[in-house]
Amino acid sequence: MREYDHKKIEKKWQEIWEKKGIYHAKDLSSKPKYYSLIEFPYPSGDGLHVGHPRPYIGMDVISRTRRLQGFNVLYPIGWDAFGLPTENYAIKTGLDPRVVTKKNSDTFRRQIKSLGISFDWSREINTTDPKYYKWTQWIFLQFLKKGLAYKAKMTINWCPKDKIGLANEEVVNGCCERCGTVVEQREKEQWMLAITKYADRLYKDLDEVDYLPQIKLGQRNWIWRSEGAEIQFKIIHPSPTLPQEKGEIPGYHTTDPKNFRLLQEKAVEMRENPTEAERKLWQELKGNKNNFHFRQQHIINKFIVDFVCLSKNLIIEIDGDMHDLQKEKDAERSDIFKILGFEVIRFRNEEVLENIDSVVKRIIKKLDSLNEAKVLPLGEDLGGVFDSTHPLTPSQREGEFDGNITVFTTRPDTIFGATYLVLSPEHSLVEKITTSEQMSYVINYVTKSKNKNKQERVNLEKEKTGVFTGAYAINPSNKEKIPVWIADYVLSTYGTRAIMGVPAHDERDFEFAKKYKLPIKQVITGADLLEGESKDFYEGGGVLSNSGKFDGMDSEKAKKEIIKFIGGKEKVTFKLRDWVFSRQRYWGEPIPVIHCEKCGMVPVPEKDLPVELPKVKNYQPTDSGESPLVNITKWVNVKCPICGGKAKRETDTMPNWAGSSWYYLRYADPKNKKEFAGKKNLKYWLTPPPSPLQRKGKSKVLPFGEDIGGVDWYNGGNEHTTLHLLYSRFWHKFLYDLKLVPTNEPYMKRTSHGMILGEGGVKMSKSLGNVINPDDIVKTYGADTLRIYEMFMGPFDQSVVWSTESIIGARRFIEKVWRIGNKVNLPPTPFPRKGGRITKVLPLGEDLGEVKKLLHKTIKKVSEDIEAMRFNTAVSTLMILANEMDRSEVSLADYKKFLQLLAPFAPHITEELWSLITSPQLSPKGREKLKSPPLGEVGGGSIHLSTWPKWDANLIKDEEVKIAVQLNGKVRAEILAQADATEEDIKKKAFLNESVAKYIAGKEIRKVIYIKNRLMNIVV
RNA sequence: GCCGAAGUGGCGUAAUUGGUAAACGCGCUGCGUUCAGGACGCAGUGAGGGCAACCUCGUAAGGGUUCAACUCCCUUCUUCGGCACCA
Repeated sequence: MREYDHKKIEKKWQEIWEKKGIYHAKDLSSKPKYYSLIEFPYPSGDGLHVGHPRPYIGMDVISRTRRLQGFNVLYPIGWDAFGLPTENYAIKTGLDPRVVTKKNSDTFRRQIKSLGISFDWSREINTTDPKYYKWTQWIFLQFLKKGLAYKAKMTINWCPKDKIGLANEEVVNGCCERCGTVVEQREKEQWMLAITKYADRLYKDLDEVDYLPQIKLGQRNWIWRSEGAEIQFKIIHPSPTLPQEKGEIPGYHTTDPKNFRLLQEKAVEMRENPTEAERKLWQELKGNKNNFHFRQQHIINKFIVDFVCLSKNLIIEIDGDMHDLQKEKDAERSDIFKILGFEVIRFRNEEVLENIDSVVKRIIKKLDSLNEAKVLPLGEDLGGVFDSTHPLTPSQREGEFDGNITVFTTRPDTIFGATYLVLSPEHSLVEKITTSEQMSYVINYVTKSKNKNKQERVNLEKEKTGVFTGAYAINPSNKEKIPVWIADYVLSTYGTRAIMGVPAHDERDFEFAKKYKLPIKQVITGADLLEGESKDFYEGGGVLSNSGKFDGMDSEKAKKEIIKFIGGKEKVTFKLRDWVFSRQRYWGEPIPVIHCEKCGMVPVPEKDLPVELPKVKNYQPTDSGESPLVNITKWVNVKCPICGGKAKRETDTMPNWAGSSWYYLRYADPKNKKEFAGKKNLKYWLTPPPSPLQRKGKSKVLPFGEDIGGVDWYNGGNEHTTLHLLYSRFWHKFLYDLKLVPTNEPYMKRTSHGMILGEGGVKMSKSLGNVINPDDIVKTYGADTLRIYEMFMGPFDQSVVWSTESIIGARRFIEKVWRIGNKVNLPPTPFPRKGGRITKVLPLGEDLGEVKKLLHKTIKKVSEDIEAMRFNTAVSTLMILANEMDRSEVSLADYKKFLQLLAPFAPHITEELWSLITSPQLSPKGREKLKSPPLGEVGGGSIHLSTWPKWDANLIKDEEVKIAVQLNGKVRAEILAQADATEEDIKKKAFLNESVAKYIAGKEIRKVIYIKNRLMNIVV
């Protein structure tokens, strides 16, 4: 009796497979191709835990099955190795991230290889390999060429702990996705990728692909496409009014004309009667004494400040008894100065009187540290304050002020019910339209809103707030005069940052209108409202009323008509924003751009790629938020590729989404030195081959660049279904437009797997100490057992809690398979089992029928289950068959088919048994002596290169079936009958049945329901 | 708040899509084999009642549709995901 020694068997076959390269995909083979893909792992320092391999095993089952079905399968792997954990580790230890990455991926590789996954290791890639990121940089240059990569000053989400800028999508509830620190806003020059240019296609083409519904939903939610209209509202009280007589007011004034006139007199008076301290300081500051020009008692907004240097926007204030009134409003005053871009230094009277030298020194020092400020021309002194922090792309800006405010709405049909307008506090026209009476309230409100963090602002529990601007607009539908408000419930990142308030038909507007007592006007009567039902606000469609000539029209139809009537513009708006593509970090792909003093920004010539990441001593990001690369002067200082003059390299690097946005393309041609991947290979691997298993029956070979297709099946984690997928779809479509890839979409089919959780149903993590290392499991139970268990433990797409206790079941199953092998392998004579029992021996041929039947049912069920990723029930079906084979006599041919069904799940033991039973000319002993036993069947090959068994439909049919007999829906008996027996036959049999007879005795039979081959229900 | 998925033995879960609820596995109980052990074998294992054949109840709770409901509909509760003022 041969013992099952998993260690020996698994090691042996892994070596043989590798040596023979049986899992290598063949480029341009005449066989139909199949491309199955998993998300390539990030090789972390913790090594693999048992959760990692679940998707690899799942797709391995798919890939192995496809090979047996005759496909040339590409199932590749690589390392997504740029990223923060490695960089943080480098910062902590001072080790080169390259060394750390190598070490980590070596561990991952060893661990993954020990599981017998059929990856094509000859195509292994690594995003941190210059040979790889050369092409990441190359693709970036194509974006740059087409104007889709650009630099913009942006308010970015800044994580003070990780010291990097975060993309919007990396901010979760106002906190950094990875470390949980509250995110700050900072203004920075950033590289951007114009993903918004592809928003519509990214949205619409989802119809073409086979993704799980929730994945499509995630994509759609992120892009958020709204069809609506842009409508202009005329403002009838634009402010400030320009002064009537030019020249009356000096050009350096810093308030609107109305305030200027009011305050001018007072300022003159104050200038004439300074305090002692003011007089003393003015002696030091006046007349460009320190190369800076100061003004005294100057009007700014609605305040008079003591001294101001307008070229540096610095205000000097001396606190004395003079300004009691203003002192009370200090907070408001400072806020307003801040928003206007002024810095304020305050001194006490005594300081000036007693130590004037130190006061002057401090002022000069401050002045030196400040940048030159632009003296604003008349009438524009308050404008544009918010523009620099504008998060929208230029095309989405509100435009120059021409007396109109543009709003975006999806409900133009409700415009007759618009009773006010609301601007977001960030709207660039806020100051232009605000009347001077309201100016200080508005600035106050805007300042407060800006100081709220995103979370506070989005907090829905809180009451909406707002402030009236003093201005009015004309509703273009009915020419009514409606007030214009500012409120931070209007988002600064969507639409035109201005909305029309329709309280009767929008819940948010309703809330706001109620609070500020704004009129509520019903213009739609709901068609789906029940008779007599009324709601304070109604958001559905219906019939228009109070809408002039549109009264009685259906709201859907009215939308277009009204847009025409009021001169609006149909418009599709997206939530999706352009992608912030720079990181001020070391461990990423350098952005291949050079800044020349003369020529400006110059792309690195393609022949100079890759721009290799230089080695540095210190990986710490700088506090100023610049990349550690800025300090590597040798690397930074280069000659301009155009003029040869002095130039500097870009020091920003790419985010870690970059390398993973196109890696699946590289697998098609991983060693190509001339292109990111050759067109022939891409076409072979990405477009559907003419094969029977093809989807949608599209078998025609289409010319390059016109194909549907992509990776056949891509499985990955739920956490990546939105962003990674969106980004790589964007890159792919861009490359498609350049005719560099043959298909419009990168992935034809996308599924996701559930996580394996540690004890207590929580994520496995080092800090919780609940990590299970697959090495230990493989050592004790074997890779096959681990694989079977991971497939068996629960539905593949659901999270499951790991239980080492339960693995034993999978191991027992594997051993049972082994035991049956021993039985089958020998001539049909009584064979002593371990434990002394004797296998039931049947005359050859007899009873084999039952096993055969079950086998064919199993072939069908397992084949179907694998396609639907129901691996758990596939395994349980195999267990049922094994139990039956263990009990009965089994023919060699049937056992072989069973092994083939099991092979995708347990590749080692099946290969071993396959090799043992299929070379009968060699005794087991003889085989063992061979260093490298012959692969597979006599004259054949490995079980993994054999042919997937087919089921015989005739054998699946049962000749005799059990039929349940119910009385009034309760099962009272079970009868055996010929399959396909008529209802009459069954009825006769049922009525003869003892217990049935008992129940129907003396009762009237009202109805008999018969479900063929299943049950009969007798109603009495 | 909105949307989605789910809730079944002590545990992981299954159920031909409206047709015998609990397959398969873990655990547990008994017996067997063994000097012993269990990663062995056999049998049992939803709850309650009965010596038994059998009977009653049972898929989060309640109600409904149906000859028949884990499955469909309504209400409520719980859990987990996603979105979260996107006009």
